[in-house]
Amino acid sequence: MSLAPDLLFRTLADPTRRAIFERLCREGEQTVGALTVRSGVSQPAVSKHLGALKLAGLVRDRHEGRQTHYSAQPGALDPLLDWTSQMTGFWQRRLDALDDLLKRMDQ
Amino acid sequence: MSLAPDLLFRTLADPTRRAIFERLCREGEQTVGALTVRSGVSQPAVSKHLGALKLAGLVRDRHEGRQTHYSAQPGALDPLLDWTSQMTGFWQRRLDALDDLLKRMDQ
DNA sequence: CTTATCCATAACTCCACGGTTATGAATTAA
DNA sequence: TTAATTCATAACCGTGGAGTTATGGATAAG
Repeated sequence: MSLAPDLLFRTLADPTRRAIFERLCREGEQTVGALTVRSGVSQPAVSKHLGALKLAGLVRDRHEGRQTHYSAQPGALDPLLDWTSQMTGFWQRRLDALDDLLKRMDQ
Repeated sequence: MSLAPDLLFRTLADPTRRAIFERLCREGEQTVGALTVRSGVSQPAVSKHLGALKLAGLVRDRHEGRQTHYSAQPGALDPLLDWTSQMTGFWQRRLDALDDLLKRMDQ
């Protein structure tokens, strides 16, 4: 099994952290200060969440003077898509097999 | 925002639980006893994971005598697909807008 | 009827982690 | 140079939750 989905699921499981990632996807690049406003948590908390998101490859950071700009990296979501379609794929394949079996028994 | 992704992410964040769900997708319906074997954890732990998966709508249970059969319900993954494509969608739309802007400035 | 099997629940322990405040490094403004 | 701003890190706390063992209810087997 691949390790990528694990880190992604763990990272996106926290609502606050996922909300930060959503904001970056919707509104584009943001500084830490901008993200802290209306995040509901303190600035250090936001910094830690951004660190976790970066570790999972979900965001990139760009330093400019004393502020750090973060932006979403939605390509990192690909393993999530892969995993999901694999799961539904397995299920579908089994369903098809059952369907096939029933047809054989029917005739 | 919808609440569905939150429960799904939280439920699938645990590796043991996700492995159980994966087995159900790959191999189809299983009893608790069968799932406990090679799960690496005790039977009560497996039961609790199955309860969490059921709460998230990811599995169904079927009682037959003294054993309970569980099966995957992959349709429950749909909100996950929706969320993911929304995120990449937002990002893509912003990229398109930027592209558009650049074209205007270019001419 | 008695015993064994299957599963769920209860009660408990432990720790990963999300939150906080405090602080300092780096940069900008006065 | 001094003061203010921005962010990251350290240190700490509290809690949710994943694991365990113990137990009991329900069903099947002897």
